[in-house]
Order: sequence, then structure tokens, then C-alpha cells
Amino acid sequence: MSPRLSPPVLDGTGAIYQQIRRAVARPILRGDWAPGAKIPSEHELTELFGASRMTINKALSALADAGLIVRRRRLGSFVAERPPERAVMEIWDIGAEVARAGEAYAFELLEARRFDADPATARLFGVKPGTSVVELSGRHRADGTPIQLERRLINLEAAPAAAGKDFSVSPPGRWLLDHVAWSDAEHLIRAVNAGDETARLLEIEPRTACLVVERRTWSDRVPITWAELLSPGAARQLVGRFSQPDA
Amino acid sequence: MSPRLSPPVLDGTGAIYQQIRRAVARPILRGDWAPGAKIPSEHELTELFGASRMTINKALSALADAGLIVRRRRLGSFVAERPPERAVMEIWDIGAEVARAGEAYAFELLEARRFDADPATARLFGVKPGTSVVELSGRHRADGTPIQLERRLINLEAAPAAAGKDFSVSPPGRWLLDHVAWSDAEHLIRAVNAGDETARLLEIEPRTACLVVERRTWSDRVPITWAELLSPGAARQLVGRFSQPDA
DNA sequence: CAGTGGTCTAGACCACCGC
DNA sequence: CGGTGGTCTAGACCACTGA
Repeated sequence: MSPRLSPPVLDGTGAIYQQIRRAVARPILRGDWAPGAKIPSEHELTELFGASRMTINKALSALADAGLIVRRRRLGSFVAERPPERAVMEIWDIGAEVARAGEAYAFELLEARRFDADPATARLFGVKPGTSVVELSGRHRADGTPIQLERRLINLEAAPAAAGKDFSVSPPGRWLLDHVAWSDAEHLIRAVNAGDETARLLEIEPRTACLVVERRTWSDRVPITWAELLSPGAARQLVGRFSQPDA
Repeated sequence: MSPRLSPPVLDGTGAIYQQIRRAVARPILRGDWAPGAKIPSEHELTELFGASRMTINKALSALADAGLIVRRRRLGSFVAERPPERAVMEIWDIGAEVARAGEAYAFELLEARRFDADPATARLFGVKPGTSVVELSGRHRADGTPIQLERRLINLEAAPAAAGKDFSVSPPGRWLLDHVAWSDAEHLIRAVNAGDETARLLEIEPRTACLVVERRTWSDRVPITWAELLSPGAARQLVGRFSQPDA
């Protein structure tokens, strides 16, 4: 019943409880263990990894704090229904959002080209000038209505597989989420009036207020992608929740 | 040298390490222990609280994870230079932001009244109809230029001290942050076109794109305050950063 | 009732780093 | 060198809750 630890292999770097934490987190984040799946009990892990129960507990507690697993007495520990990677990022995955609302989602690639970063691009993106990058632009629709314009840069040195990928159907954001690991992300949010070209593409009145999310993503300091996501103000609303760490 | 635990009193609720965590967090969050102040060593706390070192360590590690303290081998543990409560909230404290930019900040109270919540207000705010609330509206300026309009509701049952407070000079947001504890906050962010009245108050062109942040704050499920903060799109930009919990 | 997680202890060894 | 935090262990008792 319980999923197998592909190889219960520890990488030997850092504290044991951190190695165990990673060993358990990896298959969850990769989706190898389905949400809801049962994780071996602390006792079982004790024998699997040859560590004391306190050490196992420390690893699992950290995973529970991070929201990757849910722990229930008497029942055991389970892969969380919605791993937090998704909880954070899905806000920005408009396709998933549209689907959740029960509307028909479609993506339309408007432009795609590959080039070597000029100084301006390099500065914007945080890569060295001359780095090979892909630039894309596209349009997202819900039930046929345009709801978001996307402009995106992808660092081919960090995600070489993106070079051969055809984004004319599935949006690059979804593909990147699924195929390229990221460790850090930054969002800048602002409001702008739609220009003529933007208004035409989104089929809205010129000067309509739009929400712009500028997102940069890194994997261990290396820039992965830069994206500018522009939506009509009426179509989109962002939500953020915070809790005091000490109550 | 080390600050005193006012009374090293545990409240007796929940796990010992949680009690210890709270006992240490309290003076930090209240500002009784200045940033940079040294916290008693684990060994000292062991004797103070009569708990084992593992338990003390668990409490302090949690505080370090939450960012309230910084731990350094050989040196000891210290109150963090910028407790995270502020790090999160100061994004929304426009006065502090303006001051950091080196501009002159001013707040102007436009309206203030006290009334019992009607059904619409109650629903918006999450309180029972009839609850006594204060409604305020005001304008924030940086170097004389209007940069934000604020509309706010305050639950007087949760923050009775707000009833007698004069907000004509210092903004209610700052006062609430300093005087009322909160445990949860929610932000909704959207873009709107400025209406005529809004444009007049902000001294901008009608239809200018504006960023609206709607914020609700609770203390342990009890609504404290609701605020709608509206800024010209050109004047303000929100920033969010995320990290993967498991790298 | 019994299995699971939640917590606690006393003691241990180690790495780090200022003195 | 010695004090500090970082980690680990083996064992223990308890609370919870499904069967």
C-alpha cells in the first residue's frame, strides 16, 4: 500500500534529517507519489533509514510545516492534497484557474523567436549578454474571451529543452512549471492603462485598467524565465494570505 | 547583558516547547527586546525553564525558522534586526515606505464616523450586524503629492481603544499595527480605472489605472479591520518573493 | 484496544569560531 | 581552548482515534 522510496538513498550532504526530508520530498514534488498517498510510518522509516525516531520525526515535521504532507494520529502521514508548490504558483497558472472555473481554456502563440541576449534583455533578465534565449508572446482565452497577454523570456542555458518545444498549443508557463525546477520567484505587481495594441489584442477599450504581474524565476541563482502577464482589471484578482508565525 | 524574561512564566497551554517559544517571542514582538539583543543561551534557558536542551532547542529553532531570532554558533542567539511581522506588513504601511524613500509623508483625514454595522457592512467586514464600527477615509501624501486613498472599517469590539483615538494626523493603519495584535491577514489585489471623484482626490487624470489593495485582518478569527487602499498605478508597485520549501 | 504521531528527556559528539 | 548551537540517539509516556 505504501509507496516505495524509489531508492531509499540518502545523498550524504548535510544533516541526516535534511537528507531524509529531501528523500521524502522528492517523489512528492515530482508527482511520483499521488496526493493522498500514505507515507510509511515513522516506525517503518526508522528501519528504512536506520535513524532514530526523533530524527525521522524532525524530517516529517518539517515536511508537514512546509505543507507537503499531512499527519494524522492513528492514521499515519499522507501526501498533501495540494502540495504547496502548486498552491503558490497556481495563482499564476491562468490555465488551471480557468479550468477550475469550469471555462474552456485556450492558448494562442503570437510570436516566438530565438536570439542572443542584447544588453537590455540581459539586464532585464539577469543573464550575461550573449546568452541564448527564447522570446515568446501569446494570448490566453477563457470561453473564447481574451483574458491575458503573456510576454516571456526563457534562458536556454538553464532550460535547453525549451529550444525544441512547440508552444503553439500548450502555454510555456505550464510546461516550465512541469519540467524545470525553480527555487526562487519574485513578483512585481502594478496597474497600467491598456495601450491601443494591448486593447486590440484583449478586445477591450483602450485605457482600460490592467493588472500587470512581472515574474522572475530562478533555480539556485540562475535565471530561468522572465514573464510579463497582463490582464484586464475586471478579469483578474490576486489573493494573498499571511499568518503571524507566533500566536 | 542578556535581557530578562520579564517573568519566565509559561502559560500552561499546549506543548512545553510551544510555551517556551511564545514566552520568548512575546517580548520580541512587543519590542521589549531590542533588535540585536542577545538571548540567553540554550544552557541558561534549560535552567530557567526547567526543560531539557532538546526542548529548548526546538523552541528556539522554530523562532529562527520564523525569522524572529538569528542563531550563531559560539556567539549565541539574537533578536533579529527586522522581525518578520514588520517585513510582511511594512509593504502595506505606506508611511514607512515613503519615509524610506526619503520623502515627506503626510496623512489627511477626510471623514470619520461611528455607527452600527448595517447588513451590507457586516457582510463585507465579517462581523455581526449591529456591531459598533468606525469608518474612516483619508489621503496619504508624499512630498505633497497624493499617493494613496484609504477607506477603512475598524471593529470597535475588537479594538475599543480606536473609538477615542484621533486619526486626523497619524494614519489608522500605523496605529493599528502598533496597538492591536493580528494573527491573519488577507489581501485582494486588482486594477481599476479612477473615477471622477477618485481622480480629483489623487490629482490625476480620470480613467488613470490604479492599484487597489483590499485588506482584511483578523485576530484569532475576530475581524479587526478592513481597508481599501487605492494608489495610482504609476506610484506604486507591490513586490512578492517566494522560495521553494525544499531545495 | 492498539497503532500512530506528539512530545520530552538525559546524555552525547561534533563543528564552528572568537579569544 | 572552550562556549555555543547543530544534531543524533534510545527510550519513554501520552493523546488521539479508527477499528
